[in-house]
Amino acid sequence: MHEINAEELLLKKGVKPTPQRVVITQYLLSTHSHPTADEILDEVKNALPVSLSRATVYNTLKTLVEAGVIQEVVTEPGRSRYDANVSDHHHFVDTETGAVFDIPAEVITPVRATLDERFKVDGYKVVFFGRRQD
Amino acid sequence: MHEINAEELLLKKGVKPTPQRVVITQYLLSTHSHPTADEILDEVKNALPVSLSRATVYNTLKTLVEAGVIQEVVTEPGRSRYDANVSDHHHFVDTETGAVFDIPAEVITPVRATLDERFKVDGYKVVFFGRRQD
DNA sequence: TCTGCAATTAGACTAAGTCTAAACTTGTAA
DNA sequence: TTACAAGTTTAGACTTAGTCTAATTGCAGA
Ligand SMILES: [Mn+2]
Ligand SMILES: [Mn+2]
Ligand SMILES: [Zn+2]
Ligand SMILES: [Zn+2]
Repeated sequence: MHEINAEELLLKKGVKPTPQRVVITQYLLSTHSHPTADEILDEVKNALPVSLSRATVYNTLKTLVEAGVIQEVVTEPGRSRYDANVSDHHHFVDTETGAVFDIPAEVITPVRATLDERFKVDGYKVVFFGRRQD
Repeated sequence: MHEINAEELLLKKGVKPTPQRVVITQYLLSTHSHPTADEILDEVKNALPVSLSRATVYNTLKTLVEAGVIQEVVTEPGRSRYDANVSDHHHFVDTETGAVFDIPAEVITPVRATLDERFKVDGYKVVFFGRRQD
């Protein structure tokens, strides 16, 4: 089992690994829950030694997205979620709980679209919705 | 060419056709631009005889979504867009301008997913992203 | 050690959306 | 025709997610 090191990851992506950036990255690497900025602030502030302001959480998330360390995921109106899984994947949203699950690109059929030639498609995202049992 | 009547549509869907609801519905039927609540308020307030408050715009949009007259579309963080096209369709987002275009379900290949049996899928939405030329 | 820039901070601010309590509208019954 | 009830609209207060600002802190290089 290979353990991912947040600090090494930041260095590899060209982001200076400050303590705040490291703990936010560690937290995102440790969970599959697609947390919101507010959930990240609560978790990291309460569990870790470094002080952390709201502005730093938002600054850091923007920096990490721009560097390709994490991605922003929008599954519901009103707030963004963040995801350290930057592999090619899609999402399943439980419509009762709002929980978000990863769906690897390999387990779905590729989407082919016959569009007007003026549409230059760079990519696509699929969001499945339904219930996840248990 | 068949012209859709907002008032008849509301009656058919069981929504009392008040003047405010009618003009909002008319505006949404008249555009393909997937406007935000604020854009709807600006358009309808300036161009139409009836007075209109922000609360009514939000109340009406919620009522129309619940009745199946329109749908809410989330393509970007921070705000919802509204769509009188309730046929089965997906969206293309121009990543430069933010413009949203309809993609009928028939022009894409159906998405088949091989998922853990605990996922009970009710449906899915595809968002394409790229540039739309001209 | 000094210096300068990047990063962090608290809190003011903005924007999208919700809530509340009062006023208005409409239908129905006395 | 008036009275009432239920549903709708309203202005504006409020909440929440996110941004901005100006001051402070941390740190790498000279
Ligand atoms: Mn994951
Ligand atoms: Mn359309
Ligand atoms: Zn994910
Ligand atoms: Zn649409």
